[in-house]
Formats: sequence, structure tokens, C-alpha cells
Amino acid sequence: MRKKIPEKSRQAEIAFRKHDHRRCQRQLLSAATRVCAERKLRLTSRQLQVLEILLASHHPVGAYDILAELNRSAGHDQIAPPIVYRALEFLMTEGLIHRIESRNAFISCVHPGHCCGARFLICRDCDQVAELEGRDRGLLAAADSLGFAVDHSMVEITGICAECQKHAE
Amino acid sequence: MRKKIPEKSRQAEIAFRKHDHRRCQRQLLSAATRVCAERKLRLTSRQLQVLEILLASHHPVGAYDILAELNRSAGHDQIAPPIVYRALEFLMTEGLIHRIESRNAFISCVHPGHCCGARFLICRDCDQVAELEGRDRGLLAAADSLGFAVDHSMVEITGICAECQKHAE
DNA sequence: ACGCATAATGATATATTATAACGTATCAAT
DNA sequence: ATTGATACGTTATAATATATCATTATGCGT
Repeated sequence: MRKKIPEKSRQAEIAFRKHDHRRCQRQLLSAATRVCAERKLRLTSRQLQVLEILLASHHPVGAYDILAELNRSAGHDQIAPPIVYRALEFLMTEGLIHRIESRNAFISCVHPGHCCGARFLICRDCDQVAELEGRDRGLLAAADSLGFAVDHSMVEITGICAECQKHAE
Repeated sequence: MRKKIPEKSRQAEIAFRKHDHRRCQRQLLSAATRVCAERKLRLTSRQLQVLEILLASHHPVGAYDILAELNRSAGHDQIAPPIVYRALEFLMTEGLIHRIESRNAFISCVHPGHCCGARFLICRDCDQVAELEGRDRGLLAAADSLGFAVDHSMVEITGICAECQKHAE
């Protein structure tokens, strides 16, 4: 018998569930805005642009895809890589997005600003990424027993999500 | 009270312990040779060369560092990237080495050929990497409860190892 | 030993991802 | 208005990875 999933993590696997993404997007955007306001940071229009591109889906997006997207809407003056990477760095520092190392790509965080030790399930069929909330107690305990002081943990699980398994049948 | 670490995983955090690395290296090399023999695979001299470079330490090594190392011993005819990447691919497929995604680098496996769901502790001070053995039950259970079919898992924990913490005091 | 199929290597070119370095613009606080 | 901090813009280049095709080595059946 599995323990009931706690209230706080209900949104965790939203990527794999059918949901009103418009709404999801709006909520995440306003949460991000709120986080920046609380921290007295200005979220510049470039940073916002990049964040919005990532909020558009639960797929990871590469820096150069973001760049292309920006250039599409930029008109004639082309934007260069550093601009994207800087915006990404800001957003990561503030915990509004994550980097998916196994893809060299970025994804919006589903609980902006409150993330530590995020863990991802990456569907290699639909390419969507779900973010499990909460720390991994077993792992941290193992590190602890070796006297290892954890700084940052990165967990990326690749596989096939429930939905895609159904379709494959 | 912590459960006793099982026999099988005793070698797990060897990277962070003082040990006779010559011996460690020899053992891993012969284990790798044995694995290839069992699987009726030939371990070519290139592949062996690359493996030996990785066995030299418990540090992750970048593909281009390996390349440089090969070229150092190669004499005048220079070796090109694809050669290294191909050898790395072979070694990874056979579970003789791992890729450390957060570093874009590679490291020898401490239990060659029998690896699944390896988890790494990466010391950002001494740069050594310990490989925890065994799967992460909590994580797999979480994936399972969402109906997610796990394929491959990547766990990389960054921090400071016990030894480096002592030195920093 | 010979020839075939397979797999690994070698070589060239290029794609993809990321950063260094330096100057300019913006904005808020004084 | 001046200043200090931060983000932006621009150019160049570093670092990582792969596509492609020709060549060589190896294992295997005869």
C-alpha cells in the first residue's frame, strides 16, 4: 500500500496529465513575477521573454532554440547567444527554471522559487518532463552516511510516461 | 541507527577513501577484460587505451582531454575526435564507463558491466567522483506510482567530500 | 589460405552548445 | 545631473559532439 501523495506535491507530474495549460502557464508566470517582486529583483523584458518561451510547454528547450524563437519575433536586428545564456542564468539562479543536463536544455520550474533538489521524469517518446517535488531522502541519507556535504542534487530519469505507454499498445 | 552497508557495495565510495589505486586500477582493468571476454566482444587497443586513461583516476575526464592524452602518446599522426567518441560509446554501452552529464565528462565504472542506475557523488573541491551502488528505491517507487516506465536514471550529487571538509577546517 | 561480411579506424568537415571580453544603455538612488 | 549597479549588445572564439565516407583489421565459413 502506497502512502498518500502529500498535498504539496500534487502538481508534480502535471506535465504528464491533461490540463489547461493556458491556466497553468498564467499561474506559473504570476508566481514568477511574485517571486521577483518579493526579492526586489526586476524581471526585465528579455528575461520575461525567455521565461515565457519556456512556460509555453513542459518540454525542455535548448538555448539555441530559444535564441531562434527570440530572433523570429525580433525583426531585423539579430540577437546573439550571450543574451539568451544570461537570461537563463538569471532565471536559474532565482529558481524559476531548471537545466536538464542530459539534454543540454532548459525547462520552467513548476514551483518557482521554492525548488531544491528537483527530480525529473523525462519521457523519451513525448519529450515532456515532469518535476517530482521533494527531496530524495534515501539519497541524502546515503550521502550523509559518507560524510558528504550535499550542495546540489540532480536527478533525471528517462523512460516512457504512462500516457505514451497507452498509445504504444 | 543506520543499516549496515551491504557487502556488495563496499567499494562504492572508494574514490573518497585512501586506497592503493594501482591495485584498484588493475582489478578494474581485469574485470573489464573479463566482461568483454564473457560477452565475446573484442576490446580493441584504442578502446583499451581510452579505458586506461579513465582508469588512471577517479576523476571525470572530458573527451577532448582524452583526445589530448592519446595524441601525446601517438607520435606525429594526430587522432581526431570521432575516434575518442566511438571508443567512449563502446565502453558506455558495455557498462565499463559512465558519462557525468553535469561535467560533460566520463569516468570509469567501479563495478564494470554490472551497472544499472548508478548514482554519483561529485566533490567540487577535489573533483573526485564516487559511485554509489544500488538503485534508488524511493525514486523508482515514485516513478512507478505515476506509471512511468524507467529506462535509465541519472543521479549526480555535487558537494564536498568528507576528506575535503577536513582540510577546509 | 581465401574471400566475404562485419566492425573498428582514420580523416575531413561541420554542427551544436557555451563563454570571454569589452563597450553601451538603462534605471534607481542620491 | 551624477553615480553605481545591472543588464544588454556585439564580436569573436572556445568547447563539445556528430555526419560522412574512405580504409583497414578481424572473425568466420569454406
